Amino acid sequence: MLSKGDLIAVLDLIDHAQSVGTEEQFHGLMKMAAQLVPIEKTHVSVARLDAGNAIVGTSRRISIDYPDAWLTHYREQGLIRVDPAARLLFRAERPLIWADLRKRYRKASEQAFYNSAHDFGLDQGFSFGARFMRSASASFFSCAGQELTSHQRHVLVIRYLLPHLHASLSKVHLGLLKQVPALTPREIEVLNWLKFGKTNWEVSIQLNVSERAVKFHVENAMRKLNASNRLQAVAIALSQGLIEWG
Amino acid sequence: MLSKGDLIAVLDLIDHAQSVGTEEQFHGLMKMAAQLVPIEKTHVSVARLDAGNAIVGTSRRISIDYPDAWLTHYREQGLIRVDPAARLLFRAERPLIWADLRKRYRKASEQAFYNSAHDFGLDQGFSFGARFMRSASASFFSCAGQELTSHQRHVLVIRYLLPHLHASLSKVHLGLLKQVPALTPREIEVLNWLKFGKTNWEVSIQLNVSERAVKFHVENAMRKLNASNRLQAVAIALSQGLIEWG
DNA sequence: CGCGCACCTGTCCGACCGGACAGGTCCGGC
DNA sequence: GCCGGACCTGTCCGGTCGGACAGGTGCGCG
Repeated sequence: MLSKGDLIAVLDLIDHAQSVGTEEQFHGLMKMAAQLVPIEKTHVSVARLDAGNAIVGTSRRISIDYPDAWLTHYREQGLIRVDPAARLLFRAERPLIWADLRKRYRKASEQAFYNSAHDFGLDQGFSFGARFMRSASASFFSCAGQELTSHQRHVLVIRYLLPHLHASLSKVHLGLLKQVPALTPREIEVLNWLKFGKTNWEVSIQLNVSERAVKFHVENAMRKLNASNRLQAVAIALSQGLIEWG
Repeated sequence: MLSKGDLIAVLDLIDHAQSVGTEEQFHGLMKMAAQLVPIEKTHVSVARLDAGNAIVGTSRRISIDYPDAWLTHYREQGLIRVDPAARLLFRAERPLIWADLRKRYRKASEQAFYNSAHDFGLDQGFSFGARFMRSASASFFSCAGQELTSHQRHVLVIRYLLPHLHASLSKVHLGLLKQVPALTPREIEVLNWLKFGKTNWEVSIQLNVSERAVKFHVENAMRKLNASNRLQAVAIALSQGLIEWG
C-alpha cells in the first residue's frame, strides 16, 4: 500500500510527464522516477515492430548505468528468442516484473538466461513496452535495481508510472511541436480529397471548379510542403496534422 | 489538499483511463469522474481546428445533462466570440475555471455572457481543450456543477484528471484498434519509399530490382488496402500504422 | 510432389500527373 | 491606388501511373 506522500509524488510525476517534449526533459523524467523507486539501471529505446509485434530494430536509445556488456551479449547471443519478457512485450499493458517471469517460465534455456542476467547484476527489475498510437514503433523500457521489485510499494509505483513514461516518450518520439507552412483552406480541402484517392477531375466535381483549379491548389501545396509529388504532399500534411484521418 | 482516499481514487481513475478505447467506455469514465467531484452537467465534443486554434466544427458530441438550450443559444448568438474560455482554449494546458475567468475578464460583453450562462444554471464549472497528437482535431470539455469549483479539493482533482480524460478521448477518436490487412515486408518497404515522393524508377534503384517489380508490389498493396491509387494506399497505410512517419 | 505465396520481370496503352507557358477576378492592407 | 494573396482558368508536352496481358524462381507445407 502506498503512503500519502507516495501518492502525491506519483501524481506529480504523472503530472510532470505531461509537459515532457524533448529528449532532455524525458531524461530528467526518468531520473525523477529513479528517485521515487530504487531504479539503478535504465535502458530505454524506441523499437520498430513488424505486424507480429516482433522487434525489427531500435533507435533513440537512452541508457542510464545499464550494462553495455549485457546489451551486447543479449544481441550477439540472440537472447531475444529466449527472454520471456521479449515474447510478452507490447502485448501486456503492464510492466513485466522479472521475478514474476522467473516463477512462470522455467525451461532450461530460460533458467540459463536468468543466470546469465544475474552475472551482469540484473536480478530485480522490469520490462515495459507499448506501441505508440498509429505507429509501427513502440517504447521499450528496461529498469533494474537491487530492491526494485521486492517491495509492493515499488511495484505499485512502477505500475502507475510506466504508462505515463511511455506517453512522454511517445511525444518525444513523434516530435509533436514543429513549424509547418500554413496551407490555405482550399489547399487543405483539396489534399483532404486526394487522400481518398481522388483524381484532379473527381475533386473538381466535388469543389465545383475546373480541373485546372484543383491542379493549381495541389501545385501550391506541393511547393509549400516541399514535396516532389502529390503523394508526398499528402503524407507530409497527414504527419503534420494539417489534414485529418479519413 | 487531497486526502489519501482522494489520491487513490484519482490515481485509479487515471489508471482506468488508460484502457478506454470505445465511446461507451469513455462515457463510463466521465460518469466515474462525476462521482469523484460534483460534476452535474457535462458536454464533451471533438473540435476541428484551423491553424489559429479556432474551432471550425465539432463532432462526436457527448452530452450528459448539459442544457441543450444553452448550446443552441451559444451557437445562435455566436457567443464563441465573447466567451473568454473559447479564446484561451487549446492554448492552456490546464482546465479553465470559469470563476477565475470571471475575475480576470470583466468587459461589459463578457459580464453579459456570464449573466446569460447564469440563467441556464451554468455558474461553477470549467472548460478544457487540447489538441490530439498529429491531428487538426482537439478535445473540448465543458463541465458544470453547483459546488464544482468552490472547493480546492475539486479543483485539484479536476486539474489532475483532465489531461487523462483528454488522452482517453484521443484514443476513442483516433480509433486505435482496427483490423487491417497484412502487407508483406516488401510491400511495406515500397510504401515507405513512396511516402517520400519517390517514383517507381527511384524505388527500383533503392531496392535493386526492376521498375516492374516495384509496380508489382504497389499494385498488390493497393488491392489489399482497397485503395484506388498509390496515394490512397500510402494514406491508409500511414493512418493504420502500417508504415512509419517520415 | 504439387499448391500457395512472396517475389520478380516483361510489354502495351489509355489515363493521369508535373511543370511550363499564359491569363483573369476579388479583396484587404499600406 | 497599387500590391500581394487567394482563387480561378486555359493549353501544351513529356513523364508517370494503373490495369491488363504475359511469364519466371524459390520456399514452406501438407
